Amino acid sequence: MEGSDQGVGVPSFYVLEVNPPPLPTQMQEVEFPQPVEHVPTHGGRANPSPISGYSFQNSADFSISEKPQEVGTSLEPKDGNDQIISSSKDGANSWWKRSATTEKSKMKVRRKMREPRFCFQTRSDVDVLDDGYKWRKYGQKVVKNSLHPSYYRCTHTNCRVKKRVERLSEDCRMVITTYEGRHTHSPCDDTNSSEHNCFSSF
DNA sequence: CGACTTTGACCCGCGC
DNA sequence: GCGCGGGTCAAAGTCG
Repeated sequence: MEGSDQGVGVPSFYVLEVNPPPLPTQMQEVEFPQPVEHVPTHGGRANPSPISGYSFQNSADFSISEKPQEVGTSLEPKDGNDQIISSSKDGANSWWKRSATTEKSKMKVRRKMREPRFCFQTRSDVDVLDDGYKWRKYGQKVVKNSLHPSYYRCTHTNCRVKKRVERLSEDCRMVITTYEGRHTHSPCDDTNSSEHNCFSSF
């Protein structure tokens, strides 16, 4: 059903930044648009926001701009091919399937899988933006460009979407959320059941 | 009791 | 070829 390759027409990289990037005198406290309090756009989403569960009011506070890459730390699609992945002949989801087998050899195929990414730069006090999906944290590490990015993974059974949340060292309120992959379910049924597939997220 | 977070270790890719 | 940095895993601990 939902084109398994829906991400084709979607830029693999977005940068959503608060309106006045350089923050004038009175920095417009653009708190992250609390997503209609959990209510993940039930079927009627006008704005094709990369984050399926979100409905960005309008571009008044946010601006999604397509950028070549580089926003956080190492989001660069090394080879330039960003999409591919899902159609890799063998290790489509290596990093994920790894959990099925504990053999180290399997680890080899872990990386290299690059899925469509969407990066959002927002200003928020909370790290985990409530986008309607349920995330499980699976790692956190101190890196150079950001304080300590957290790595999240969608808890949905067959969903392999990952999310990285990092705060800028210059502005601890600035949060960069990077989504990688496309949800195979709608935010409504993130818990489990997959009856309503309102729309295929990315 | 189950789900989630934390944290250290491990592995891989890339640059030098 | 080596070292560094980044990303992921998995065990242990915590919380609801």
